[in-house]
Amino acid sequence: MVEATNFIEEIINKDLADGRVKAIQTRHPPEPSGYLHIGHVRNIVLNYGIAEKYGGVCNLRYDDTNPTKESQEFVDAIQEDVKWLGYHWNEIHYATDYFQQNYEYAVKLIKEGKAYVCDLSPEELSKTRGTLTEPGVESPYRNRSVEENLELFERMKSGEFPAGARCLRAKIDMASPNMNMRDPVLYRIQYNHHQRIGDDWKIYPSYDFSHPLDDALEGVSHSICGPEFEDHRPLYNWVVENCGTENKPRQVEYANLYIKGAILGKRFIKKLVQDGVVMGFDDPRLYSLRGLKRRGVLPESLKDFVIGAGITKSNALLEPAFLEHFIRNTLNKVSRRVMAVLNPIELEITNYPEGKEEEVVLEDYPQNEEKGERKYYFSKNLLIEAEDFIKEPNPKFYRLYVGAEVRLKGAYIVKCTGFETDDDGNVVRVLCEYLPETKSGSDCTKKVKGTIHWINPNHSEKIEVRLFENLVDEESASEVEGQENAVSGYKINPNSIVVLNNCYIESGLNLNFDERYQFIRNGYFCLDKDSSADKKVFNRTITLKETKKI
RNA sequence: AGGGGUGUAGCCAAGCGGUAAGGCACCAGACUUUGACUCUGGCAUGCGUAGGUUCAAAUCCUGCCACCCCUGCCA
Repeated sequence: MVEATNFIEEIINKDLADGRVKAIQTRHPPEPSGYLHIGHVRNIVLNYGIAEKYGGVCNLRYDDTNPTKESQEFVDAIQEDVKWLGYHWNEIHYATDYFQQNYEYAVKLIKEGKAYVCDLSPEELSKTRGTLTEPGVESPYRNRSVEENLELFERMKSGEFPAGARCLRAKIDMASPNMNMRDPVLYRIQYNHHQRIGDDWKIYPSYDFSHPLDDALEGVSHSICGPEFEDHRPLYNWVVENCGTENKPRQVEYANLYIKGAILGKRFIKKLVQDGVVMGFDDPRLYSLRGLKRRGVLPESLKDFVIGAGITKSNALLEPAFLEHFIRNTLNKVSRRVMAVLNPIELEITNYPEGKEEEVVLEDYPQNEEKGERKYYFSKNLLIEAEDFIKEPNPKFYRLYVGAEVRLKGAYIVKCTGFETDDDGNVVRVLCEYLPETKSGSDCTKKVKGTIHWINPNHSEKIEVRLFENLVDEESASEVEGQENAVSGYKINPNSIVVLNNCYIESGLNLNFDERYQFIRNGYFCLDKDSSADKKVFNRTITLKETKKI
């Protein structure tokens, strides 16, 4: 017996205990109509994860029954993204694989008088469906003979009627309080070219007909889906029962997970891309999986995030800080520590010999057992971060001001003795004296509150750094400062990308795309795809957690 | 004659008749060659609300309220 960690697993355990099912099988059923985003991760983790946990399999099955919204581009992208997340499907199927079988079951329903061809137009059908509080009225075509239905359905299939002229409906109950049971459409006429099956079929099954059937045919034991399908479960069961499939899958619904301010939903992301508001589906400001990946987020964080949020039936609106926690948590363990200055000012060690260079040792991965180390070079003239110095002394500020002592990471403790400004009063150079007995690694016992990073300009490489803010939707925009431009129905922060191009990183690091870097005190970064041999571009994933920052 | 689902702290979330786990955030402190990480302590007399049953209720019952989903030939 597998220990259940959420209500879905409890249901599964019960089904196993009751002998209702012998083995667990799930399916991941995306419609190839867009790129995957963080909102899809919960469904992916659940379907692949549960199959794995119970020693079953999970198939990837594209719900490709609507060619007007789908394309091969999305089919390919979804597979890449699932792989990136680290999941493996057992087999790949397409809803279109089952079209022949779907059709045969439809004929069976017709023969049993459980489905009929309806000649009502979409508008008429909508009118006769009734409302939330009033029952619908039965179609005048509801009681056609089996022979006539069979003939008409056959003619629909062979393309004799224009799209929308007729449809196949289940004969259930026009007075049902559940709208889905008011003689739902099982098949519609559809002439659009399909990315996979071309123009072979003129009739397309609806989701409500094909999904339960495909689940049953494939051997799915538990069909895990979103909350919007809860009302469809009676219909799902109706199809399974009346088609009489041997396997009787059970649909289980969980609730959605949202992030405060996040723009989710395939069609919204698509619009931002189409309108040119963002660079593409992999824009780092998006919550698309590719955007997150380009931003430097690791898939492990995303899985931890959805598991950490829990699996429930109540919709969750999570704070971005909750996601960020898991991103940091993963990155902290694997990121290589390097020194870099994003907004440099000079630091002169006044009592250090001109021209001298001294080797220091820095750790690459302080969190790892194999820490790794590299050499770097200390000298008289260095670069430090502008924000590591303030003009006015402040006992709560642990870094540099005149009179303060800090450690230069991996090197010496220095004492600040003065500073120089330009004509506008901006600090351009900080003056310090180093304390020769305090070299890192020596048995120096002197302790200081602050440690800052530094760069030796003679051993540095110039880089470009991009700082990203997530895009937020209009509703949340009022809570975010600087929301000015209304584009695509969203208010976009004009500072959603800040490009810094006077940044310096240690040279000789052998940078690569797979590695994550922690720029000490500046957060986590990764190399962007725009990088070239002579121009290294870094994207900031997320900042370090800095409480009580002065 | 509407139906279905959900309400536990600022945000998530355990709990399934025996006296409110945990995580995020936040606050205080320790440690620190990253103000990171790590560690310690704090953080709901209260479980949408009003009644009822019970020795005992977040858990059971009844009424009410709020929010989400459903009137595509989308999924």
